[in-house]
Amino acid sequence: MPSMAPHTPRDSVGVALYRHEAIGAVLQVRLVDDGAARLSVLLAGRDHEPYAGRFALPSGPVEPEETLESAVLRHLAEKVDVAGLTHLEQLGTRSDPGRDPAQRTIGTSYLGLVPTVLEPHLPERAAWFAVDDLPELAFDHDIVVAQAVTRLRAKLSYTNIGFALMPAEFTVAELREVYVAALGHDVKPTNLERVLTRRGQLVPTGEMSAPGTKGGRPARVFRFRDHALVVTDPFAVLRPE
Amino acid sequence: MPSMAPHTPRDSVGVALYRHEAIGAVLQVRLVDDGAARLSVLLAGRDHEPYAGRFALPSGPVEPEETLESAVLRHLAEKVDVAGLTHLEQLGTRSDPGRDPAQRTIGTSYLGLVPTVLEPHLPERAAWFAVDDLPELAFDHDIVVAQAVTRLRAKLSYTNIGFALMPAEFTVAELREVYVAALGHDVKPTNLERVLTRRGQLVPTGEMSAPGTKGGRPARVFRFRDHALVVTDPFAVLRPE
DNA sequence: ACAAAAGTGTTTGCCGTACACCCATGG
DNA sequence: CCATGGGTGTACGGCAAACACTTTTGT
Repeated sequence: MPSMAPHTPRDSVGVALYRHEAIGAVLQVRLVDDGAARLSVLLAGRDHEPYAGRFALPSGPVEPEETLESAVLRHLAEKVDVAGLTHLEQLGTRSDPGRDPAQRTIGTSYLGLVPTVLEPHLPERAAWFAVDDLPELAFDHDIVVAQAVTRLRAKLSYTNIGFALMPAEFTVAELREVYVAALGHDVKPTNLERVLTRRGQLVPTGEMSAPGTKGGRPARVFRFRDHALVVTDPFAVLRPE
Repeated sequence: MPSMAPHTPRDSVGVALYRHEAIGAVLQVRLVDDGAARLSVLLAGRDHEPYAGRFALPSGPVEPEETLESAVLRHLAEKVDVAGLTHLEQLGTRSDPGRDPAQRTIGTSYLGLVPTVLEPHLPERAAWFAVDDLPELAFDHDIVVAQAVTRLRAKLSYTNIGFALMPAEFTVAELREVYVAALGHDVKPTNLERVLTRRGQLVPTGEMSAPGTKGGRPARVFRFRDHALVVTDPFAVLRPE
């Protein structure tokens, strides 16, 4: 058995014990000052050490009777209306002994998504930041945000995860704006509609949206067929037909 | 602050502490009795409670100065030659309070891969089992194995992860046998070579393999261009050309 | 000559992108 | 009737699967 350093808590049979925190990276496509839509992440300002003054992802410890998922929901609920969360999935677990300079803490991160129109009430010290224009973050939270963005972008290509970024009903133009902001590159509305329709994910409601004040043809209103994650394009190559 | 039940260890400021274990699902394509190749997983028989007598994935606690990755390598080293591991990646973290009936333990699982020809020495209680013919496993390890297989199958389609299942040099026929076993369905050798060549992953060494005793044209010998994971087919739809 | 195994060429179909053109509305 | 924005049709290129045919070996 290894030497029992006094700063390493162990249980009655000598097994090492650790703090475990759940970390939430909540993303939303939001209109920024200049009217452009940007993929943004919810951050909270820290008022105590370590990293006092910096921004961090919402996070906190796991309680004895709960799972990691309920822990992350509980800590997110302090910063944002959790009822607005349309998707939540685990990203990964970070265990570098030095990731929290104050105390060894293992951390499991989650990706959360909020639809674009929602404007949840935020407490004083919480705010949204565009993911490509972040301040210096506490801990290893910059890496967690990067993982969240990478995961979202990948899943926009082969799942129906767009449902979690959109309100219940929308036009192709609105959908396109969200995809452009989330993916970070241009998207042709024609192709967007065709790809999602072919995959059976985009279904027309039959309704039409009213044209703007400057005219233009009224747009069809769509919704996503499913509101839970579905892999629509399993990219399984080498499979017999 | 919640009530401090005596069975929940906490640190000096009242934060709950947990056992944390690393779990390794090591997969290899192996020849089974009837000469067929099967995707198999390394299991170890348990000799103590809980789940005494059942098989389980190699696992064990994290030590204070190490990461989860070094912990899983350390515990795997007791069952298999870790130098043979050609790939290791994190799968996920399981936190159900009841997943270990003896003691609350959070567990992070890893997928490890070993090339098909290697025959690592195993200790007494360890053995390989075909993944589609498993005994009842301890804890939630059946779910972990399923995650490992799903992850491997997905990555065979869009990454070069085949390198981790193969020896340094091989023929297309040998490569095909491994893909058939790992994917669980037939693969045409023509298409396999074409897909991997188009992606730049399969390169001929210039050597030829000797034909078998029953004749046949000698086969070209190939190797994988890279021996670290590369995403070869980012399946990024909706991207401008 | 024949069997066995490997490699090549060709066909078919689908998917995703781009682009030009047509449609519906407000002013 | 023109500007504005939405929708449709079509063409092109690429990729993957299937399959028939050819090549090279051992017996």
